[in-house]
Amino acid sequence: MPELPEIEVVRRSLQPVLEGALLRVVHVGPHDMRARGKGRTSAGRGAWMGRRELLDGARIDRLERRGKQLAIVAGDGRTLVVQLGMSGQLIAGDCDRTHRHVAWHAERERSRTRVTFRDPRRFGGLSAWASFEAVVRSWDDTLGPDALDVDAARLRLALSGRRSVKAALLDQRAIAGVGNIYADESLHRAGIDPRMRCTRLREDDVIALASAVRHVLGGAVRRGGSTLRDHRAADGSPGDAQQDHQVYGRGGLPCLRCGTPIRTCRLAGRTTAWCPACQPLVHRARREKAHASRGGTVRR
DNA sequence: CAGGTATCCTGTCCGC
DNA sequence: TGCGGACAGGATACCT
Repeated sequence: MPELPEIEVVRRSLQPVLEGALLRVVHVGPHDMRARGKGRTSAGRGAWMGRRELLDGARIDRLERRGKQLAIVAGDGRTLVVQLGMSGQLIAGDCDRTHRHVAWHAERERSRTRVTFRDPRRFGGLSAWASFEAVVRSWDDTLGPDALDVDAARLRLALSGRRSVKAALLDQRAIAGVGNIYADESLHRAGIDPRMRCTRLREDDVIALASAVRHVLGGAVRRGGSTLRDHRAADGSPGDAQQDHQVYGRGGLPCLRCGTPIRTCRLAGRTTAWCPACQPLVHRARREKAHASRGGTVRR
């Protein structure tokens, strides 16, 4: 489900429910969540993640986010980091028994709201930390700058190596928060072919791409995220950022800008869509030169 | 090093 | 209507 905009929408919609509330763990499901790698912990019966790690009895101070990671920070420092993976949801309310993994009561002065972590595919996960500072250290080690405030200078550092620009955008260590949808959308807006090697990107490409990433992600947050299937704000309301999509999911259809059929291929293991006319593989300057030497005939 | 592939899962959709 | 296969917003380990 989620890339940065969807996580941010969940964070904002959950804030009024969780901030200042006292959490009580009221349900732990039978399944372990994915628990690979160092420092990861797991919920589920028989798992090594206890109620204390799940913030039982904690007074919630705030919700933080970096890239696609969401942190629930308690007043005593305990922090639960939530990764939604492909199909994870945080819901203000209950959900079907089959995909419910953890449920809390968020108790406020006069109200009590149920909060549920649901994840059909179980690619998501939870990890427990003793302090938010420890989480930040971990994020600093494993994540690049948050994509919402990436600038050209930091993007230039992220777009290193001989790999394709799309592969670099998907690499969370380079920039945090861009996934398959918004990588393609950002590249379309910036007019860059996703297969372009990072080393061949020029300064004006990087400036255009940094601006496109911020614009596309920021716009998607304002639209409530892309609801293709699962994504919902905590209160259950869907987003409509999918209505802004120019290339994602539009393979074979005419480009909304120029009418050229959108092409697709497999890149960095993901389905990739782009407009071959709006996103030339040859750099703009070289293309214009070639164009001039041919006496003005635009050819592919 | 970069890219491909397999893997973890369930749900959905499409063609036969 | 049923069934197999492909595919899905993510991340990672392993191989080439």
